[in-house]
Amino acid sequence: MVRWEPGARERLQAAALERFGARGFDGTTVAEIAAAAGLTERTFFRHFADKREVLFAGQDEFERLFVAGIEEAETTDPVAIIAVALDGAAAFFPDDRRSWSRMRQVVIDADPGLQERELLKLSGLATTMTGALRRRGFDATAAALAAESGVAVFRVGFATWIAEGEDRPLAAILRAVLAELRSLVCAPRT
Amino acid sequence: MVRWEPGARERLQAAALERFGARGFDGTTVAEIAAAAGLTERTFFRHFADKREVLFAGQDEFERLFVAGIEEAETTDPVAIIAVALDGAAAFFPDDRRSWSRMRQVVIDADPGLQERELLKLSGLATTMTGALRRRGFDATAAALAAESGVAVFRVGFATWIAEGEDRPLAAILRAVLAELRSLVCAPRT
DNA sequence: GACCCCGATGTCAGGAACTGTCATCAGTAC
DNA sequence: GTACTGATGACAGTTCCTGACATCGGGGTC
Repeated sequence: MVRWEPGARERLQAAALERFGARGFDGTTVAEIAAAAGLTERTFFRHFADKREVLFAGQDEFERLFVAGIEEAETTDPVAIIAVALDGAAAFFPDDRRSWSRMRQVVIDADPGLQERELLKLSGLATTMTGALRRRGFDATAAALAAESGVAVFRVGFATWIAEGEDRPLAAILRAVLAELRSLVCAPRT
Repeated sequence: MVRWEPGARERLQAAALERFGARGFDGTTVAEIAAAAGLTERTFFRHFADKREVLFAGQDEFERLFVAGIEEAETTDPVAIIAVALDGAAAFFPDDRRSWSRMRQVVIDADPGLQERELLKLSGLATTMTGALRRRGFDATAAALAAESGVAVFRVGFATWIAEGEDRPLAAILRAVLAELRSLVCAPRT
């Protein structure tokens, strides 16, 4: 006989996404989410630092994929290193998660507070990537620029992946966006 | 005979920055700020949408400088357009504001909530720039990439400007960072 | 000059997000 | 069997933020 059902955290996440989708982020109280998961408000805040964070768990692993790509890339060309990192990160979003990612993104795009949190996560990712690049010998400015550019490519590519039908996998889109960045920056058009 | 002292908004901003610097963002209540400005908490929220916003007023003009640069640039090379926009934006931060900017940045860097807000503002800037670039004929992806890259250059350059002594003006730093981005992306290093 | 509206502020009540603290009690270790 | 642990509940309290209504100097209208 268990005293509590296991998986409280997962239940909270599922209940939160469902409610946010139905009534919006602002229209949902933490107490409602907790009740839907059979828990109390206080317990929600033991699992998530604040109301927004319930949508952003598991970002650590995502960061690790980027860093692993940077560390294992067998080249010293920054663009090539970023390409490997993006390839690794794309593995985090297989095609069968596209629909789920879309739902989540709709919720985020509807609320400035959630957008702020997403941006903070991506900024943290850029900082982590900067550190990894510096360990590979880049100076501070170059590392920061490469990291920020990589994140920018990911942002643009991810938005495209979300918006598209079922055409291309994320990895292919990211490669195309990175190529477009290169041609944009390097091929002057008069 | 005036019923209230004028400049309520400015008094609130000054009081807020002073208190945030002294006791931190979290350690300062809105009621304290308002009292220091001779006003009530309710009036604070009539001037600023939330507690953080008091540090981020006047961003509209900043955005306008970027957009004006994009619109008036007499070239179709995206990097050159971004360069003009960055030149315009640098005018917003003359050297005698460096010390003030530094104080403000210390406060922001000490609080994740304020960092979120700053990132949201920069993201809005990127969106605005993307629109201006699209009006100049770039397709959606190219415009977004150029805008994001421009903002990334600004971020890196601004941080350098804040961190440096009194060496170079912001405009010079931004030009150097943009050049470094170009060489980073375009000059493959084996 | 009497009248009236406007706009910035004050006052008050209240909801929702968080936090600190202590109690509860199944499972586990010994 | 006793003590400890760890997830949860209960509850009070602070702060952020909002809605509703009152106040009253200034400026316009007649």
